[in-house]
Amino acid sequence: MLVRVLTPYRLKLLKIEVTDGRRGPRAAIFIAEVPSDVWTTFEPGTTGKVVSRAHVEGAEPFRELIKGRILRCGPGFVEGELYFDRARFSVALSEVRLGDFLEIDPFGVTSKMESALCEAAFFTEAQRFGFGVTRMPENVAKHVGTQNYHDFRLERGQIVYRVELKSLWGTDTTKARLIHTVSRSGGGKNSARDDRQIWNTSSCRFQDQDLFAVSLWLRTGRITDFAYALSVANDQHAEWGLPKVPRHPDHVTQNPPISQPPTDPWTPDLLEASRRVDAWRKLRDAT
DNA sequence: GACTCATCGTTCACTGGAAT
DNA sequence: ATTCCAGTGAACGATGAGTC
Repeated sequence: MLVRVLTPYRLKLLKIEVTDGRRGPRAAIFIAEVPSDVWTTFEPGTTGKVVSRAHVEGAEPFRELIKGRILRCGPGFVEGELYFDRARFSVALSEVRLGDFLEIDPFGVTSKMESALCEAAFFTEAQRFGFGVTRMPENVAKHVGTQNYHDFRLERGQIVYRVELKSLWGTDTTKARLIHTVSRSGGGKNSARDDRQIWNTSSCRFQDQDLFAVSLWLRTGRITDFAYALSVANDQHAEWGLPKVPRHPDHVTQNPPISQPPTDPWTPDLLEASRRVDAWRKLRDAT
């Protein structure tokens, strides 16, 4: 059962039909073969990611070429649409070939699995760079006073770095996804946040961590790739700071871009990131 | 004590309002 | 008209809070 839950279905693309508009393709319909190892059924509305045949054969890292959505189910095949947001559709479609595969997560385990793999990869990376690493507990046990608002604590000597681990934006992997759930005022177990004010936005607050670590897996296919940025506003530090949410000046914008390879304010190097924290603290304490 | 209901934090995939 | 992007709901398990 565990293997079945973890193994994605791969449906080979047998036919792609593109309808052209004035400025390139408008839409694309596909027919894909349902392989014999599929033991559940598909339903119109099921979505997945198209990956290259080379990836399935082990020659390329994971990369989402385009999204696919099943619209009709027949005996041994499914019919559906290939889609992306308009800005990326044309280029993405030109990369898809017959024989590529529509990959479907049959029981929806991907999100939590990805999160766990990223955490494990970050843990080993940080250890490799010589940090003491602690994965922080979930913020659930208020009665034992262990609430934290970051994911990892890195230590070198007496110096502590609080790290919040995040992912790329699934629908646009050129951008980070700095977001958390809003805590509502009153009632909830986290409503009395001691000296902290209650978050009233889904954007992350600068002061809750020292570093953001964004997993680049969704873009590079390598689980050990991260981009790091100081959790500091760009009016505090022009090169290393991140943009503020206009209406919430204590919070960081949710979708700052990250170039490939990462450049300021991002860095792919954890040691460089920790040096920036040191430098920023020195600068901040001097003023 | 048994029970019901609400909440957190993570992902993906989307909406809707604002800005350009 | 188009682009940008903050905000939302689904699932999960652990937990707090309230009711009977």
